[in-house]
Parts: sequence; structure tokens; C-alpha cells
Amino acid sequence: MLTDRQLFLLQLLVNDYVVSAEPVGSRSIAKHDDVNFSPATIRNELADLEEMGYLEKTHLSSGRVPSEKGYRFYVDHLLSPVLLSDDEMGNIRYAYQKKFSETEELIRVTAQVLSEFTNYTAIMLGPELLEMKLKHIQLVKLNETQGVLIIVTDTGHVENRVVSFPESIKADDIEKIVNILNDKLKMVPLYQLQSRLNVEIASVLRAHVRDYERVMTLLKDSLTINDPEQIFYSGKSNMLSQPEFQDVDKIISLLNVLEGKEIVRELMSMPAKGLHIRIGRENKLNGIEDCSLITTTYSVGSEHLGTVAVIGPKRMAYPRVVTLIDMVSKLLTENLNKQE
Amino acid sequence: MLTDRQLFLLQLLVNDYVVSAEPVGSRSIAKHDDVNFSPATIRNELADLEEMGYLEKTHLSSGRVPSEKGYRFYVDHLLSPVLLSDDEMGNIRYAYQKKFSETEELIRVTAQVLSEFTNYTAIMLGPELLEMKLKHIQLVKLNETQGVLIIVTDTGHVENRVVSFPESIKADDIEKIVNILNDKLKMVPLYQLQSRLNVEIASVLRAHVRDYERVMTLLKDSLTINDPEQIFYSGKSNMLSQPEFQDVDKIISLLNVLEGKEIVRELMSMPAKGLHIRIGRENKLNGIEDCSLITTTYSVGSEHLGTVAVIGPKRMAYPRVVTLIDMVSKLLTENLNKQE
DNA sequence: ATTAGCACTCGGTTAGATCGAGTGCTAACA
DNA sequence: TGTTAGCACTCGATCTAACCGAGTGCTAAT
Repeated sequence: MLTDRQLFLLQLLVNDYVVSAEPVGSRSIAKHDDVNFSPATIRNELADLEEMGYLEKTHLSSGRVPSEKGYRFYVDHLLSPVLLSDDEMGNIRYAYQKKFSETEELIRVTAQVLSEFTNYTAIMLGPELLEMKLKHIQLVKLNETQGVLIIVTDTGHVENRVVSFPESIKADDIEKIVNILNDKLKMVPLYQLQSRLNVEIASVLRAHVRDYERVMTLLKDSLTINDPEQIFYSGKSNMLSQPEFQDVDKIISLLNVLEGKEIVRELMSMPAKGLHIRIGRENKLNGIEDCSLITTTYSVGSEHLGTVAVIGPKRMAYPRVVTLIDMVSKLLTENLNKQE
Repeated sequence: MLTDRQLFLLQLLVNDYVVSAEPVGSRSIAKHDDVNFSPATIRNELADLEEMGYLEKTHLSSGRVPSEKGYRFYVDHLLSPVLLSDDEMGNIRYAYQKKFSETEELIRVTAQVLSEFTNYTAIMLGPELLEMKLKHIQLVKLNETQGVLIIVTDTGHVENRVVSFPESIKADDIEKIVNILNDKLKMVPLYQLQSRLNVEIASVLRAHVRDYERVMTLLKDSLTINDPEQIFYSGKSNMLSQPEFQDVDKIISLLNVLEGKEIVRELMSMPAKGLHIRIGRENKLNGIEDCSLITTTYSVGSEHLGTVAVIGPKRMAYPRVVTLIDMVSKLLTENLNKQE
């Protein structure tokens, strides 16, 4: 068990290290006003904390740096939430004043606010498209052989795709088909579209429509949801000014990870609800061993959850980020649900 | 005027420099099989080329590097288009085999192909949204007070936004309004929507609809096109492995430029049609003085043009990029217009 | 007109030398 | 017994000087 003084020193050290990014020595800790024991005493305590695995040295005679265990302990037991200045609060609220024309824009702005105020990178995941339910489907003809198929979900998300129909399909058939789809597929979750198509729709179509075969393949293609992930980034380059990424190779591999698909999987693997922090190697994903991930969720309607995430160096300003991410996820949820 | 031998040497030197990224010396030029004069002769010629401004030295006793004038001459007079291997051709065509559900996806894939095969960064600009004409407008109700307004253009582009209507507006009014809009605004370019709204629509609405004031502000908001630029990137991090960007500061400023809005303006300032190359300082945009920009256009329908661009270091494999960008812009146009 | 030879330039690399921030340990102290 | 001053030691970071090699321009010979 840690003594009070050890807790105190651990907290001080992490706080110092977070701002300086340099190993912290006993002397610099002793400089704090509220520390009234000598560097030598501090050295003894730090040596103990190191032995217990909360601290590390970068080389034999360097100052101390928090280990992952140290960060973990810090976020679990020593994290005191921080208040934002009125100024900052005002600026954040201000960003949400304007009218958002598309939902996407609202999410994008949230990402931007988050990355700007944390100075790290923000990642937003839209709610699972496949879980959404079909609200309405519609075909707008562009010309004789092409049209745009529009799929609206219960959350207000809109998918669209250009389709071209062979001449063998007549105009009145098309209308009939769209009506059938709307009738049979209303409130069906998108992931079920294909199977419903094969089962219920197929038989109805066969009875009512000419050139059944082609219509079916056309529908099958059109009702496939190709890329079920909506992902938004902001502030990717913020990471580059962090001192831990002054090495070009690290930059490249980090950016590659950020731009890759695996990061999505990593984010999806976070526990479903509430705020979570994963530090360094706690992330399964290779390439972000030196980063921490803080995530929480926002909601669209009553059931659909999206993810808000901040990725920064392990040496992250945890209290501030926790406060901010919590705040914007609430603002986002609010705005999404009483959008006017 | 340049002698044949000088032309030949300039071409050789640029080609060498493009692959090596190191100042080229007389000895290494002399090593080429088809060069049958000595380093000393080459030195004399290079000194002349330098005096004429086509070449530069990085320091007093270094090899030569093409100047911007040198590159300009090279692309204008010495650029011999390069053939792609069957293998590569196959791979590119293969990328266009799959079904594209949304137009966006097609553009995104094109960007990806381009960045992967050039190893530089690809930027795509969608056709000017504001130039598109309204094809159809529709409101899908989500619940009692909210709906999704969907705007389809003649090119098949779909804009959508969530709107919430006050209770004072009745359901049959809404239907009436949408009908009026479709009637009066069909084939009106999007940039005219606002003015048409104020002139023609206003009077009709005032006559037919309750709570005219609120409806008008609602419509005004909904029919604003907020962010008229569609922009897609691919391969931003490709630039980082270029030897000219081994410096972290350069990386940061380059990425900031790429992520900023000004790059769009720079791209829009390129001549309207055909293939164009801007080298280094020929770009007005600060921060890409060491880069070259190659652009061309693609078309959607008969009139709408989008931009395909590749940005790379001045020391770019011009022949290869020219071939590739030309090829993908054609493939993109093809696929957009006979999309099936 | 071309080329071999040579003195010279200059960036990049290597090897010490030096500095300073930090430690652990020991011994003295409250 | 817990705290602290003192000291020898470690090690990264910075600076300097030496050196190497790729390259040039110029001169003189072919």
C-alpha cells in the first residue's frame, strides 16, 4: 500500500511530467511550495515507488518517468477533474451556436472542437449504420436509364446511390417496386435488408413484376451497405508537435495507424458505454504503444450510440481531456436529439 | 538556345535527380552507357546550363540540381510520356471492377489508386455543388416534429439535412410546401435557390400557407448550401517518406497546408480544362514552395467538371504522374457517366 | 573541341573532451 | 527512526577538431 506522501509525490511527478515531457528529478519536485522535505527524502521515496513499479528511469542516473502502471494508478485514483475557464466554456458553446445543415457537419465540428481544445487528435465514429432501421426508400429518376436510390433511416441518416436500370424495366414497374419495398421493409434494420429481400420480397416481386431476375440482382446490389463505418478525424497533425513524435519514422507509423482501418476495430473494442481510458500497451493495436486513448459515447435517438475518442501521447493531460470529452459528448448528444 | 547535347544532359540530369534526390555530379552522368564524353566535358556543359539558369548548386563544390526554370523547361520540352507495365495497367483496371454504391466511393477509390501508384498525395475536388441544378426535393418525416429534407441534383448528388418544424406548421401544409418547391425550383441551379426563394416562392407561400414567417426562415436555413466543397485526399503520408520532408517542421507545415482550405482555392485557380503542371513557386500558396502540383479534370454529365490533382515534391516523377493522372481521370469520367 | 590532372571547397562523419542534471550511498543530525 | 547534507559516479547532450570524399573550376596537354 502506498503512503499518503507517496501518493502525493506520484501525483506531483505525473503532473510535472505531463507538462515538461522530461524525466522529473528530486530537486525539481522539491521546488514546489507545498513540498517541505528535501530532495534526498524525495529520492528515497521515488526509489521505493520505482521498486513497486510505478516509476521508471530512462537511464541509470536520469530522473523518473511514470510507468504504465503508474499512469494507470494515476487515472484510477489520483485524477482530479479540472474546471475550464469561463473563456473556454464560452468558446466551446459558441461553436455550437450556428445552424448545422447536415448531421455530419455537427459531428465534424465536435471533432474539431475536441482536437483544438485538447491539442491532441480527435476521432469520431458514427453510430452503427447496420443497426439503423429503414424509414423510407425512394427513387429519383435522373434520366431515362438512371436514377438515385435514396435510403433514409430512423436516425435521419441518408444513404444514396446511383442505379441504372435496363430498358426492360418499365416506369410503372419501378414505382410498384419502390412501393413494395417501402411497404415490406419499413423499420427493418439495415443488416436484415438482404435476407428480407431474398425471403419476403422475392415472392411478391415474382408475382407482380416483369423481368424478375434482373430486378432482383439490381436490388441486391443497391441494398448492400458497402462501408458501414463513418469516421471523422480532426487534428491529426496535432500529434506531430508533441515531443515524443519528433522522430520522422514514428510520425509515419503513427499516421499510418491513424489512417488505417484497424483503429476503428480498436475503438469498437472499447466497453460500450461511459468514459474509458486505455494507456499505452493496454491498446491491442500495434503502433500506438506510446499513446493513450480516451473514449466515450454519444447517442442519436434513444438507442444508437456513436463513439467520441481522443488519442494523445501516454503523457496526456488526462484531467483536462476527461473534462472536455465528457462535455462535448454531452453537447453533441443534446444537439443531435433536439436539432432545430 | 540550347544545343542538342545540352538538352540531352539536362534531361539525363533531371531524370537522375528525380530518382536519387541527391545533387548530380559530372562523374555519375558520365557513367551512363549512352554518354561518350568525359566528366570534364560534362562539367563545362553543366557550367553553361547553370549560367543560363537551368541548374543550381547547393553549395560551391556540390553537384547540380535542376532550378525551377530547369524543371519548367523539362516538363515543357523534354517530357516523354512513359508506358505503364501490363501488370500495373491490370491492377488499375481491377480497382474499377467492383460495384460502387455511392459516387463518393468512386471518387475515393480514384484518389487511392492515384496516390498508391504515384506514391505522392492525391487530391480530388468534386464538381461545383452550387452549379448543379435541383432535380427533386423531398421531406421524409422522422417523427412528429422532425424530418429529413433531401435535395437531389441533376448529377445525382444528394444533400440532406435534419429539420424540425414548429407545431404551428401542419402536416398538409408541409406537403403543400414541398410540392410548391418542386414545382417552382426544378432545374434551378443551387446558387440561385436563395434568391428564387425570396422572389417567386415567397409570394406563393404567403398566399397558400399558414404561419408564413416561420416557414420562410425555416426554408431559408434549409436551402443554404453550407460547405460547397467536396474534397477527398489519399496518401497524405506518402509525402513524408520523400527525402525532402525528413525535417519535422517541414512535415508539420506541409500537412497543415494540405489540411487547410487554401489548397482548394489554389486548385480552383488552375486553368479550367486539360492537364496542367505548377512547379514550386509557380504555386501562389505559401508552404508548398518545394512541391509541384499536377491537375486535370473529370466530368460528370456533360457540363460539370471536377478536379483531379497530385501533389508531390518538385523533384517529381513527372512523366509517370502525367500518364497516371491522365489515365485515372479518364477512367473516372467513364465510370461516372455510364454507371451501371 | 576534348580531356587528364590537380588544387581547392565544403558537407558529413567520427572521436574526444566537457558539462550538468541526476542518482545512490554514507554519515551526521533532530 | 526518519530526515538531510555531502559526495562520488553515471550518462546523455553539446561542442570541437580532424578527416574523408564527392564534387568543382582551371590549366595544360592532346
